[in-house]
Amino acid sequence: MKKQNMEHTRLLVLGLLSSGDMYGYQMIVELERRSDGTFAMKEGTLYPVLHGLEKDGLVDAYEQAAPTGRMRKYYRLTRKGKEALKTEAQDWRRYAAAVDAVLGVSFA
Amino acid sequence: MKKQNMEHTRLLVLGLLSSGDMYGYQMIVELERRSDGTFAMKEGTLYPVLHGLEKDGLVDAYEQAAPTGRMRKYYRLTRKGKEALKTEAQDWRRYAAAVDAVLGVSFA
DNA sequence: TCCTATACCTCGAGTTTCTATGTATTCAGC
DNA sequence: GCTGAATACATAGAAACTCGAGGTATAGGA
Repeated sequence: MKKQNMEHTRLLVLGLLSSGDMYGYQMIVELERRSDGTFAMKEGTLYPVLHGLEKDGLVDAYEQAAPTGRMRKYYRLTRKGKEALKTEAQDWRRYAAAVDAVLGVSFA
Repeated sequence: MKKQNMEHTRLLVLGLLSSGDMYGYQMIVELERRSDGTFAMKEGTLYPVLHGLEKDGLVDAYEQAAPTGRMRKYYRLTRKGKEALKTEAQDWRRYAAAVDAVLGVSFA
């Protein structure tokens, strides 16, 4: 059983939140939808990452009741989080371009 | 000190070898060159990966003397390795496209 | 002679992700 | 009313990966 490569978790979470506040479970569903089934993030991966982002001040959280009455914990990008997203997205593009360069992908 | 993301090591090594046999040290130098300085793979990363690829039958190795007389251990893609490269390169493209989709990158 | 580059390698630490598990609520179907 | 699936949060331990540090050795230039 090979490990799934999900190492850009922080970037992905920040990217999701840049389109609006979300709660954990929603991120997992939304991530799978936007990636067309490629990303299936596990809860055991997401929640520790969210708590880490919160501790680092890149997101903050607030509780809000769902229409059903259930409590949801929404996460929101802070200004610091927006800056981090910008930086990490650039890093990602550089990384992806470098992999393509090594693989000899031609864009001509 | 943040860890550098180097998790697609196997793919990168297979990609390098698809352009010709190489020895370990050469791969590190070549990887840095092709990626324009983005990838600085450490020896502590590369050698265990090479040995793993060999164990899995994706590469095989042979010794050959350099013009200086020093011994070098060259690695060569096996047929199985070429197939693995094809698969992993596809996985990579799918992965990269999925990240871009989540980040909302537009190619229009 | 000494330092840098070349060339191979391993071990232990640190980080990340997964699996497994736990708790609790809501809703659809029976 | 009961049951199972989906929703929603969370943590602990295992597994995987990479890095830093160290070891060995040769070649070449200052």
